[in-house]
Amino acid sequence: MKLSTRSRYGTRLMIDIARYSDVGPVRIHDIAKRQDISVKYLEQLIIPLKKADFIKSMRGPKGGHLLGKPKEKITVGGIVRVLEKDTGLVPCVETTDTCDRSDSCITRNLWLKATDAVYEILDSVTLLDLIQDNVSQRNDAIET
Amino acid sequence: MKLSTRSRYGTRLMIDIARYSDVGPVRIHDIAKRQDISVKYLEQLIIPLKKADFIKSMRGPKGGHLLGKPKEKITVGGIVRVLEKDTGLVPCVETTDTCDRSDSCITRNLWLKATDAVYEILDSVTLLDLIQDNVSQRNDAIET
DNA sequence: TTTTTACTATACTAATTTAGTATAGAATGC
DNA sequence: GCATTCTATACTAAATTAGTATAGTAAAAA
Repeated sequence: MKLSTRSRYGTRLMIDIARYSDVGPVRIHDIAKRQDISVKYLEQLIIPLKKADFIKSMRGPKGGHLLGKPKEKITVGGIVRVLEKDTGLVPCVETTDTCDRSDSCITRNLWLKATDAVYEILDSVTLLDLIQDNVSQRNDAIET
Repeated sequence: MKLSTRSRYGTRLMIDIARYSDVGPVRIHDIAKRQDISVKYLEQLIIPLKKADFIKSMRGPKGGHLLGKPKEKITVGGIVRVLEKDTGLVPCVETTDTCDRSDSCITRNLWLKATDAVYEILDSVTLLDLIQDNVSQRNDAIET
């Protein structure tokens, strides 16, 4: 039940922009070097993140990428939902038409709950939390 | 972040045995027909489930498969952990040596919490719960 | 003790998915 | 107008998943 590298690299990409965009647009080239991810692969991740308004880009010299909204409004759950192909633990979380057996229906509710539990955690953490490194505090708060 | 068919078919396999083994060993052939999964694929899933003592088998005529322990002692979380290759959402949940970047470390704690949340749900549901179809009740109890 | 039934073990293969690359193009600012 | 930087589309190789084939081994019943 692994997350794809898209979600993991994408989160690092967003953290990098959040960190370095205060002084101006961040170039893909620099992100690639810092995060050790190929420029081409990053470009591929940026497209859907722009469509979701998580990133704003500027072309030309001095161009680069900025956050599309404030750090505290972008959650990891949001990033994962944009980049992950299968956002649920099972296909029938998204579409009901894959499930035509009664036995699957017994377990469907369970897979759904487990999927929800993941996003309950991921939606509670913003880019601001991550760059301030106060994730553990927030998660402790959730558990109680 | 999809679960493999191993986990999903495996859960259905276990439910099937739990349901039909009261009168005696359940034959793979019959499970395959009821669950619409190939005999050969089921055989492959049974091997690790036997090693984990979730299944007990008897050869020869009148042979077949039984539960290795009581219905209420076998959880979906247990089944998934046995059958899933990647039991965590990210590689660095299981082994720490994949993570050599500081940025991954920032997020690692988060992926870990999300993984835990999944198993908190899955470990709380037993085969008995599933065949009695009282999953929703139990999960409601967890949420409060 | 032979036959039949049913599980066991290993190896292989095809399809899909993932991760990553290449090529060509379009906009912007100096 | 030219260097810079992002944008778009298409392609490819590696890994994984899902499933199949072949050749056994054990055990119970007749």
